[in-house]
Amino acid sequence: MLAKSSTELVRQQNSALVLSALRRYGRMAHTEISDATGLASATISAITAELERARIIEKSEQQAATGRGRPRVLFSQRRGCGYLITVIISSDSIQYSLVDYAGTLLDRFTEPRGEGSTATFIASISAALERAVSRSRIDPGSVLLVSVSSKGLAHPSEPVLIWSPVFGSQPVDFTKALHEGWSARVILNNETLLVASALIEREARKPAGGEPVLAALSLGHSIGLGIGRRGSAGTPEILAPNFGHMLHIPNGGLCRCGAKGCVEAYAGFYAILRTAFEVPMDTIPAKFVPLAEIDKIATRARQGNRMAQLAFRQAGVALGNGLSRLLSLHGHMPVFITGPGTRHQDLLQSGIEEGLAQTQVVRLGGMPELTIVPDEPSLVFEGHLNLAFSIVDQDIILSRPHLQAAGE
Amino acid sequence: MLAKSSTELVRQQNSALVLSALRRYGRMAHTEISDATGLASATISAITAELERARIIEKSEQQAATGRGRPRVLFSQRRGCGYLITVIISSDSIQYSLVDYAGTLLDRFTEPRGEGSTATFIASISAALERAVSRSRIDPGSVLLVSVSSKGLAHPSEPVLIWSPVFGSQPVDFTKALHEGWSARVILNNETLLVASALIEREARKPAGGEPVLAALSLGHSIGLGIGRRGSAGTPEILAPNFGHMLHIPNGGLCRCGAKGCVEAYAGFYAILRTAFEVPMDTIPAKFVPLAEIDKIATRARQGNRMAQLAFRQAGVALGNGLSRLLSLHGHMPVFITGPGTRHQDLLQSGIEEGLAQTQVVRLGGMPELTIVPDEPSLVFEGHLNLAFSIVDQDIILSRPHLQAAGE
DNA sequence: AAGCTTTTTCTCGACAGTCGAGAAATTAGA
DNA sequence: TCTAATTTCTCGACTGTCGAGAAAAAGCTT
Repeated sequence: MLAKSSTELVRQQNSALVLSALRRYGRMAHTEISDATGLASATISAITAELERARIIEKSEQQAATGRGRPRVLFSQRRGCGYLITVIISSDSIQYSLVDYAGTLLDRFTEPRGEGSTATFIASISAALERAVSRSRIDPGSVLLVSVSSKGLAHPSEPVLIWSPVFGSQPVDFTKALHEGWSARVILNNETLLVASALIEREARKPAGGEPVLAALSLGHSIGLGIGRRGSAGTPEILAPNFGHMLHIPNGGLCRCGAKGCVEAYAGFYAILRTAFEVPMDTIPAKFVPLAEIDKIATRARQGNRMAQLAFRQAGVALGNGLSRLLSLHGHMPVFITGPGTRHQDLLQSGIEEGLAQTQVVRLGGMPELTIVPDEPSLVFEGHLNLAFSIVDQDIILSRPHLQAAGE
Repeated sequence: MLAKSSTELVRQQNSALVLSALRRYGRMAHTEISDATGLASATISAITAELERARIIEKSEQQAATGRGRPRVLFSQRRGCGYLITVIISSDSIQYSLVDYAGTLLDRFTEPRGEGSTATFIASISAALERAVSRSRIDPGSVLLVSVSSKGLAHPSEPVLIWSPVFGSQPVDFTKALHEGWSARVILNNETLLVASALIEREARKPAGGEPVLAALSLGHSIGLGIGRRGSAGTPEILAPNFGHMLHIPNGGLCRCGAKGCVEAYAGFYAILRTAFEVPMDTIPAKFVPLAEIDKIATRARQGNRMAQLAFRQAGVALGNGLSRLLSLHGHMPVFITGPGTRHQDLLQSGIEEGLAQTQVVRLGGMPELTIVPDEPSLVFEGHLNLAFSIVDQDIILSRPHLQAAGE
């Protein structure tokens, strides 16, 4: 059934629009907001007045002197309105970042990721979150959202890790990472989903409009994939399919997940290692392969070593076949490749292209555009901010059913 | 960027909501519409009055005597408001149906599908459309939409067939099927997409809410797949990925599409025939296999013939592997199997399950629910009506920017 | 047959929101 | 000091939804 609409919803939608414009362009004047959103000047007055009363945005101090005329008043998010903590979990460490409502980074620290059960893992995160707020003397109650990312499979709605490289199918529930006094919501997303989110936003900022749909492929110890799409309603739609553990070859090489023949079991770092050293394909793969090890194999491959070359070629074909299946099931789209594996793109490229070439979608639609974007960490952080702030802004607007005209 | 909203859009949205309720439940009273939509009674008065003035809906003659109280006035679509023609293209024939705005079937006829170029094909459709309106003495200008379905790959926005079993990658443009005097829009959708649309609507009508996401798999000479999803906004989102020509086995059996190793090259009727008769896998497959031929092979398989059994098993595994990839890339969802191939589900079942079982998604989420829905033609027609009327209703509302209070 | 009850439809005024036009504010330059 | 330019603010018109209650129209009761 469709949803009903009302005049109040109109205001909500348009308030969200104003906040999102402020996110995208940062610090805007009345008229700029009007131009960017398409709303009438009078409407901007009403909305900004309301948001200002609610102490969500504020008139910024420094106003650019823009020649003659009445000086423009710039609006921006009120920093103290709330805070956001991003938690980026990687295989060997965890990075914490504290960000204020205006999007500026206040604090950042990285901790090694300890061994142990999921309970001790959650406890260490919990402690780090406490540390983050106390170091910056912030009231835990003013943390609006904790945004967590990890490799692996996240529950579609709850912040629960359903499968991860480290804990396997043992679920990890991040709601438990918050002590009392924390009213924040917790969200969990796959790391490559955030990359896709960042890329789709970058594309959206391009003047020409940019690609409205794309895939992000992350190459590393594990293989991640995110799909981003700019929906008709304007809200980007982002998902992280289980690409790395999609079936590549029936009854193929043993994968870390326990299944056989996953893409990752051919294209992940451990798979490259396994093939290069001619270890049997049913061997339980290494928990963690140092990047230097892969670099060594790559060097050998570039020097002409056959098994090393085969290892990368096999990885490339697995990725190419997988991408061809992606295009078959999600339609044609450009692919952005990121992650540490991109350093060896020269060794993977031909395999990827070969793996893609055979299928009907590629024969009809042509080879998809492949773009290398090496700096994955910035993409991940950018994705965190995009997604987190869109949720925070939405929450703030919804939680304030009537920002009444409460006089001074 | 998000979209801006306005009070006028609110009315549009709510008018659409009223029309869609009328579609779903047919012939409703004022209070019923109010209950179904959640809109206030006064709003229903305003909207129905407007739609009635615009001659889109009308108060129906027969009003059910419902005991005491003021008798209810039932609203329904005004039949003469416009017409819809559905064109269902199958491998050997084309079925035309003429439907009025209230959804009642006025005329239906089927024509054999001739040989020849795309031009003569379009010409024959064009002639049949003329015949449909003239037979029922309808002004071609009052045909609002021609909804065409076919197997194969449709262009995402234009009514152009990009690839089809019969014409291959020779594009077929259905806009050319309309003579002058026709102002109708033409839409083209993959046949199994319509099946998915019908199923998602059936699920939506279930009181408990039903599955919000599902896949429809059509087994026949070719393999079709549609995915239906009830989006958060209420509008169902339906897509038809290129499942049949997704890569199953690299460098595998030759497919009708010219590529090698497609799912269809293992699970389509011609593939079953090819394997059962031990024809080499690189043989150009038969253009058309009579259903009776497949039934014969099935009988032999049930009698114990090894090659016949293998043929069905191989088809099952191809489908199972393909579905496992579908679940990997689109998330877990129930699968509804339809089409003529469902008669031999007993021979396919174990292969499908085997093909599904290996992957991580299935190991984590369990075997997806497989439901057999034999009657494909009704599903296709139902899907046509759902999709076509939602477009027609939308068009009608948008084309009437101000249904002004024009007095009598 | 008149009056009562019940149920539905219709109408009115209050309220929320957007928009265009023009007034008010404020600065740079003549 | 005055004027032009530019931005912000304010007002009234318009569109929309909603709740309450009036009006309508039937069956039931006496």
